[in-house]
Amino acid sequence: MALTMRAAVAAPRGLLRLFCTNSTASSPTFPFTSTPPSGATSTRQMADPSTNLFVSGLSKRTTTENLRAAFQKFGEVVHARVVTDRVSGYSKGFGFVQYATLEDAAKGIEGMDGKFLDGWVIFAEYAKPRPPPGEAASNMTKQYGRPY
DNA sequence: GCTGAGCGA
Repeated sequence: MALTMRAAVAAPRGLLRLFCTNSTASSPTFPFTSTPPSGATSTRQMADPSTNLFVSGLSKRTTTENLRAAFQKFGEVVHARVVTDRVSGYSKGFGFVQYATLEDAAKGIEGMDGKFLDGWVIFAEYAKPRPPPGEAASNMTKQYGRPY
């Protein structure tokens, strides 16, 4: 039942795998039955391992405290932030959570991905690395993209 | 006060 609800709710990038569960072609009458080059059905759910977690599917009224409290139960959360709009001031519906270690981040994903928060199904995934400032590095030396 | 896919001050 849980897998059905994940497919119903908007999924980030792993949604495509749910629709492509059929391996061997059952209708050889189609000209598009060309055998795929790879054929591997694994190693697709894990992105680049990092302590930064991208949490999406958050409720509009979910705050940073709720996000941190929800992920802190699975590991030590170093930093948590719910992205809010600068103009309206309301949350955009997604946030970022950074764990102390990679294993805590993995446990956080396995523990909070596809779970309910504020009545909405949230999705935990590794966040993409942010571009460095390049110049003026004397202001903020630490960046959440590359903790190591 | 809020739209509901997507990546931040």
